[in-house]
Amino acid sequence: MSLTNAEETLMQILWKKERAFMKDIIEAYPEPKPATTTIATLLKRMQDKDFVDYIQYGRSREYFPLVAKRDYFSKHVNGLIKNFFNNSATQFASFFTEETNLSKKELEALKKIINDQIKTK
Amino acid sequence: MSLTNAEETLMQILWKKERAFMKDIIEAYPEPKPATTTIATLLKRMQDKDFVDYIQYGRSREYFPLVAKRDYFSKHVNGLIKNFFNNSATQFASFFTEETNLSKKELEALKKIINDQIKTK
DNA sequence: TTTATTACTCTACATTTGTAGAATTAAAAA
DNA sequence: TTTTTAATTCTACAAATGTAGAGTAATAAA
Repeated sequence: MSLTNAEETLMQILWKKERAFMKDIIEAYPEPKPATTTIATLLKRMQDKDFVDYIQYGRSREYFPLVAKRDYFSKHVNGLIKNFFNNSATQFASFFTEETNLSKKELEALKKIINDQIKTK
Repeated sequence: MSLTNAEETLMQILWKKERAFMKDIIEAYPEPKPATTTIATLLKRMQDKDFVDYIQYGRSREYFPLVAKRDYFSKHVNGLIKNFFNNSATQFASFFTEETNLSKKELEALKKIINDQIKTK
């Protein structure tokens, strides 16, 4: 199962903080801050989905992500590739470089990355 | 506004077919096929969102997408980049090449694309 | 022309999602 | 120790989403 928008927003906070108590989470939200019960509900749902767990410290909990951002994201991208480019990563890559308007500098950097990748094959 | 999952699935069909009558759409679905009223509802919602329009031919309609797959997808990717890589396309690209397990051949192809891109800058 | 078929609109309804109040509890502050 | 505050759970509820039946109209087939 996957995260809803509200859950994903919360997840971003957890990924950034690595672990956080309720108050840290609320603090991380911009105004208007959500009610703490709202966050509690989301956290519970995310626990049910096995995206989050916590350690009990005294009376409150330190929450942390069970899923690495990288992995979560990877599934995302692969889904996109599957859906929009009938599974061709190259097609996607080509689209990507054309579309995202990278600067010359960025393109050079990317080229370097690719070169390194090629060497490992 | 953006498409829901069910709508996006339908949209994929329209993108592929470019335009289609109700029966073509239903046909494109795998078993178990949705009820035609289900599709009608989705189409109407998509019209409200300005994602789809149609031409009336006699008593039925030929539907077509108002939004190019490319554009729709572009927003998607840019959203991902914004959300997961604090807006750094390079960071995303790097992640992408590492994660998607491209073959040497694909990497070479990608490198070529990038080279061409660089030349135009 | 009568009948069957198809597409469309309206309405409905269960589920999921976003959001939060009320009640409870425990810890922290006074 | 009494009071305040913060975190949690329960419950609720409106809006969005997925899905489709009933009714209607128009066309195609008989």
